[in-house]
Order: sequence, then C-alpha cells, then structure tokens
Amino acid sequence: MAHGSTRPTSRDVAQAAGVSQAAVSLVLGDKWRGRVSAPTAQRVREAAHELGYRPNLAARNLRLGRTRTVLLVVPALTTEFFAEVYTGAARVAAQHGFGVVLYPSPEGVGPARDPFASAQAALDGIIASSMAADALTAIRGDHLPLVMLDSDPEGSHGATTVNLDIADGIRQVTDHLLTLGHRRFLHLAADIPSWTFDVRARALATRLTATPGTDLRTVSAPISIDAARTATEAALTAPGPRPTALVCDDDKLAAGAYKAARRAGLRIPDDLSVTGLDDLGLATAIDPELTTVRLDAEAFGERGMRALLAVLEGQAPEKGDLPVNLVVRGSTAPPR
Amino acid sequence: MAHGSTRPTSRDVAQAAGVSQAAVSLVLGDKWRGRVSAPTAQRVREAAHELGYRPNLAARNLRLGRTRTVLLVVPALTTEFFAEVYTGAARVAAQHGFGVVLYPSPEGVGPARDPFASAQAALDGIIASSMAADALTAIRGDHLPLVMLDSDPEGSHGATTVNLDIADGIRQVTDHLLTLGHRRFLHLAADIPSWTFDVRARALATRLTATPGTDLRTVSAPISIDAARTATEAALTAPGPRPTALVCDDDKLAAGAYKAARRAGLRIPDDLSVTGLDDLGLATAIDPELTTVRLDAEAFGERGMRALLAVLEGQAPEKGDLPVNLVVRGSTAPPR
DNA sequence: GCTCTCAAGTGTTACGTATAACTACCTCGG
DNA sequence: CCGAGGTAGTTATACGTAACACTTGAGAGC
Repeated sequence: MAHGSTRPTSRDVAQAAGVSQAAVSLVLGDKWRGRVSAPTAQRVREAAHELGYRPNLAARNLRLGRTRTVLLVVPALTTEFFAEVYTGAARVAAQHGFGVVLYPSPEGVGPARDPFASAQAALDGIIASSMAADALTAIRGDHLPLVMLDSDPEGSHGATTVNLDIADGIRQVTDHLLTLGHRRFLHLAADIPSWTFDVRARALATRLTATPGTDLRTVSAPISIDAARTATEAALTAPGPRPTALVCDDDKLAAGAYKAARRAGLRIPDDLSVTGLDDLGLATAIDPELTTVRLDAEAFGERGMRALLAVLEGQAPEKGDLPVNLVVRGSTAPPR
Repeated sequence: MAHGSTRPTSRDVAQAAGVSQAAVSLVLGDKWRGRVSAPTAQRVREAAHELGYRPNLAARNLRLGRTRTVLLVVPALTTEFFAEVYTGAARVAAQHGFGVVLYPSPEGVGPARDPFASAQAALDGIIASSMAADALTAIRGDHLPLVMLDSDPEGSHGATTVNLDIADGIRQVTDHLLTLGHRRFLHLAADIPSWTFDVRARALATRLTATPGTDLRTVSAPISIDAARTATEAALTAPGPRPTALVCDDDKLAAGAYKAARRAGLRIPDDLSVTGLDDLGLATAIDPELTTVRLDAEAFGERGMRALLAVLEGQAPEKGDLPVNLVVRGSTAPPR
C-alpha cells in the first residue's frame, strides 16, 4: 500500500468501467467468455490498466482458501547447491502459477524458529531438505502437504520423499578409486546428523567390506573448509600406514582436505587422491580440479516441486531416485 | 489447509473455550490485559493449543492492510554473498515481526518476470540490489517503499540507498599494491552494468591517474570462473610489458584469474599479484589465499532492512556507507 | 402471442481476522 | 442510594475478492 492515497480495488475499476465489481472479477480472472461481452471486457481491462490496479493477494488468498505459495526449507545457503534447488523448484512452480518462498534455517544449531512466523506467508505446501530437519517439528504441527528432499523413505511419516541416488554416486567414486588401485581409504564425513550423510557412509563401507584387502578409516568434521582442514590434517599425520584415497562427503570438505594435504607436504593426486560430492563451482576453482560426483541440483528442485504439485492435486508423484554421475578430474590418480 | 478436515479458526477456539471470537483475538494478539480475566485468557490459550490453531495469515493481512512481509530482490544466488545479505535482513526483520521473501532474478538476462507473480506474497516494502535492476521496472509500478542496495544515490528516483564503501575498498587495495611497488596494473572488471562496478573502475582509475608513473589496462568478463580465465589469459599474453598487479572486481573473477595465471606459467604472487573483492569462502579455498576486501554482507543486509523499517515508520534511515576493509593474504607481494 | 433459451450482466455472500463500540455487572465514594 | 469508573466480556463490522444465484432483455421457435 502506498503512503498517500490508498491503492485501487476491483470496485474502483468497476466504477471506472461502469460495470459491477463482479464483472471485473470475471474479466480479470479470465472467466468472462459467455458472461461478459467482448467490448465490455476490453473496457474493464483498460480501466484496470489505467488505474494501475493490482489484485489484493491477501483478499484473494482468503477467498480462495489457498495461496499458490510453497515454502522451501533448506539449511543455510553456504553453498550454491540449495540456491540451485530453489531455482529449479521456482521454475516449475512458476509454470503452474505458484510462488516459492525460501526459508533457510538459521545458521546455529538448536530448534529452528518457527518458519511460518518468519516467512509470514500463508502456504499450500512445503518442501524441506532433511538437512534442515530441526525445523520440521514446527512444520509437522500444521499437517500441510510435505515433500522431503534427501530423506529416509522409510522414516518420513508418510511425507513424500524425493532423493538423489547418492549411494550410487559413492559406489561410482569407490569403484573409480579401486580401479586406480587404491586400497587404503579415508572417509571425511560431514558431522551433521542427516540421512543423506548416513547413506554415504553406508555405501562406502558396503563396497569396501565386499572388497578384500581394503582398509577404511573415518574422520568427521562440520561442513567448513577450516574444520575439514583440521580434521584431515590430524588423520593424515596419525601413526600407521597413510591412506592413499580420501573420499569426502562433499566438495567443501574436499577443499579443506586440499589445504591439509598441502600443509602435510602431500601432493594431490600423486601422494593422495581426493574426491568430493556435489560438483559445486568450487570443484573447478581449486587446483587440481576435483574429481567429484555431479548432483543436478536444479533437476532436484524441479523434481521436488513436481512431487509437491502432484500431492496437491491428489496424484501420485514420480518414483525413482535421480541419477548422479562421476566427473573425473585431476585430483585422482593411481597410488604411487 | 489440510486434506481431510478443515483447519481450526479462531471461532473454533472460541467455542472450545466458551468465549466469543473477539476474546480469542484479544488474548492471542496479547491485547487482553484489562479486557479479559487471567483465567479466561489461560483457557483460551489452552484451547488454541489443543486444537493446533494457527491464525489464517491471509485473513489477518486483509484485515490489517499490511503483511509484515518484505521482498528482497537479488541477482542469482551464485555466491554466498546475497545469501548472507538475506541472513542479515531476515534477522533484523524477525526482530520486528517481519518476514523476508527472497526473489533471485532469473539467471538469464532480459527483463525479469514479475516478482509479485512469482513470490505470490502481498508486500509491505522492497529491498533490491542494483545488480538485479532489470527487475525494477516491474517493481516501480506499485510504488512500494523501496530500498536500493549498492546503487547510485543520485539516480535512484528518491528510493533510499544503502551502500558499502566499495570505493574506499578499492582505494585500500590500490594503496596496498602501490606500497608494494607495483606500477603496471590490470583491472579485471565485471561485465555487468551496475553502479557498484562503475564505482570500482572509477576509484581505481582516479587513484592511479593521481600517481605518476603508473599504467592501467582493463579487461572485462561476466562473473564466472571460466569467463574470467579466458579474458585474463588473453590479457596476460597480449604484447607489451606485462602487468604485475591484477585488481579483480570480485573474488570469483580472481579465482578465474588464478587459472589463467597458471596456464600462462605465472606464479602468484611472485610473477603476478592478484586481489579480489567480497571475501567469499572461495578466497581462502584457493592457493595462495586471496588478498581481498572484506564486505560484511550480513551487516549490509541488516542495514538495508533497518533502512526499510525506518521508511515504513516514516523515520529517517541511517546515513553513511558501511566500512569495508582490506584483508592481506598470500596473493600479493612486491613485484620481482 | 407466448414460452424458452441464451447472453450479459448485477446483487449478495462468505472467507477469518482485528478492533471499535457497546453492554452488563460490580465496587466504592459521597 | 446513586452515579462514576473499572472489569470482563460480547456484538457488529470491514478489509477485497470470487463465485453462486438471480435478473433482465432480446430473439428464436411454434
């Protein structure tokens, strides 16, 4: 609402066009065929444009009982991953006349603030990343249609789940490293309780226990370059035979590992092969470029939004995980 | 709204508590002192909690004529910079009972889609980055209170502007390089029409023309690592004396420059000093760590939100640009 | 000439909330 | 005993929209 004069309503438009408010609603709602004559409709449209009329969305939402607005709950936007998820979701949403409101759960841990209080919006549904699960207690109160991203299909209390095939990505990474001849593995795990990271650990362990003669150690750190560096440095300087392959839960952790390797005097990939997961811009910014698993974040967001739209229309969402694929770059090589 | 049963309204709560709907509104709106007895108020709160009542925001917004929601228009979220701006803005907003809806203008160029159609929200005001200026034509239609981030204070048609003191940042960078002994400069400029980048070019040129014996060339590229690499590589292999200092419009461009230098066989900082601007996480992920200008994106978002709140309350916003400061790391050294 | 149908509208209502205006009861000072 | 003032509520209304139910006039069909 402007400061000085109040903004025009459909009634003002009606008066300007010399028709009733109902006629304005019909015309602007594109439901006028057979109810209003073409010249009248044109007059209404002109009057609306003349006055700079914009429908009051609060009133429309109240009347219709739905908002065509969806909430996307993500962890803090510290990488571009969820920004791309948002882009994909918003694109599909726009095609269906929906809007997407982004709710990045506050950086710090602890139970998130009420997303509804923050994103003052009235909502039709929610898409939430499992990494922002602490926000979900507040969410589950309202039992809005809910789509969970990268979440345990079993433990999601009936919410629809949309997943990337992360396990397959880790299998591809592991096979790549095994084929190169690596046997001693270190897993740099993300120190965040989330199904999506459990999957990584499980897939890696499964593959390696099935391969005789291999060895796996694990170290974990919060997802930050500094924390990853510290944790990796400790692991690399620990007693015992040094691992030759370092599998990181994501690209950011890998970037931290690069710095640890450098400090420890190890060259990548000659002394240590490193892999990431995500394929962020960061992956090609560091030297050598990172061998990693490409996740199509936009497609992920699109799929999530399509699933939610399906739920809203009472249809069945698409099944199956989204494929991922290994991108081999310069950070992996046969062990010396 | 849930699928099966309809969700409870304040009238349902009233009935459950044995009071009128008005009393419920008073109690839950915390305006009951002296109007409703304490035991009754308690009963109402219990009934509301029991039923899982959530006020219908569409109805509230309609009634109040304001939404306590603000739109933040930013360029695509390809770095964490605007994510942090959002964080700061959202924090201040939450303290005042406001929500922030994020509208990243679509990646592609061209006039942006109508932000209102996308973010279905009814809005009280707008904060917009000058880098997303193409979205503004649609915005200026509704004359909502508007705060512009990093925008020309003169040419903003009366919108409030909130700026970082980028010019001072560039001055600090330039002085640092001059003190180290550099005389031949290359400016890697962002190929985006925006006041914030004009400021950089002007500040750099001003400082260098005031310093006899210096030389400045300029090359520009879109803000992407690959584009920056290509442009820089061309400039570094051009005929004539090679620049010894490369001033980049932001950190991402600097990361591209690193790759160009590597390809050209130049070592940083021995053969070429490089500076960035932003201090993204990227700045410390690359090797050597980047000398850059630290922009406090969260403070920027906070300041922007406070300015908008001031405008909404008819007060005068804070004046003065936000300070920035040089962070010297390993990418700058005296020329050989 | 009468009914029937159809086009082109209009009148009215409800969505759920916040609040202004009102009421009824009680207490207490004079 | 009366009114002033406070307490504890209630009733009624408006916000702007969408859509249902209704009206009116004109022409078609017989």
